[in-house]
Amino acid sequence: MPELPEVETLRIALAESLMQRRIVDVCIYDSRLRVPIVDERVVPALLGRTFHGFRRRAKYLLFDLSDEWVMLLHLGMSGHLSLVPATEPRRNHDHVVFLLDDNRELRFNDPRRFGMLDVFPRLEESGHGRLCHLGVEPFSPAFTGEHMRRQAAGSRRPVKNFLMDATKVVGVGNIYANEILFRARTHPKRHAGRISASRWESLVVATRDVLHRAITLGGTTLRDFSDLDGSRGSNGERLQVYNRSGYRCPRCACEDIRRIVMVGRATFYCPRCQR
DNA sequence: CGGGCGGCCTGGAGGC
DNA sequence: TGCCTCCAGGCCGCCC
Repeated sequence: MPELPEVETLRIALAESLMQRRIVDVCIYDSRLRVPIVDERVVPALLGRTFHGFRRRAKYLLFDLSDEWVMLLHLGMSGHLSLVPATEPRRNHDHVVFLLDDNRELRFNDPRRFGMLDVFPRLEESGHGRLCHLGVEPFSPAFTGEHMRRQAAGSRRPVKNFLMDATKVVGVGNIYANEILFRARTHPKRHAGRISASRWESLVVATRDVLHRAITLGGTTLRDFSDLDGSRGSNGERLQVYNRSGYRCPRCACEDIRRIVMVGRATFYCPRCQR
């Protein structure tokens, strides 16, 4: 569930609470993730190190540590980060617990185990296997209608799949793809290669608007997502189409939101507004 | 070789 | 009320 706005919400909270904190202990209670945690690499790289910065690339969090080490974390579907007093009882599915020098703990909990956690020296970042194939960031100047039009040239893929393709633009998952297409009045099945330059411009603007608004609202909490302190994001209440099949379209108010399945994923749109 | 799709997972929801 | 099935979906790797 965490897409770009949820990961960015966590990044902001981490930067506000953990800057210059030192890791005094690391406990890996369960290394079974989509990519198993390599304890003997991760623990020595983290022990005693200090947090110097918190970055995000796509849906990955990058923790900059002292001595030019970087910790890479992906929340997968169900990954949670929480910052709690060390006395707080541990929970089921806590995978990694970082004890900090202020007697608090940063905990990574992931019931479905789709997440990943790794470390590497900063020098190796650009060549990192998980990061090197990623497309442009939605808030970078490189994300333009022209960029998307060129990427899509000749493609018959549905535009929704295209928006969710992290080699083209990163950070857009299923929830926000639906919202972006609604905002840009674009049918999810329209062929990417047949979208006009001006519509790509609209889609780029819609992508930035939808993601930016979600970040300012602390992300979308449908069931799982919560911030470092456990608080919920309020963007879920602002969703226009996602999970709203059968409800009236909030724009035209005369058609019901429809639900179809594309590449195995729930897709919501207004048949009147989105052509 | 672009791109569709299965597999990885568990908890919660809904049906009977 | 309890059990079963289905669904949620990011991402990688397989395969057409």
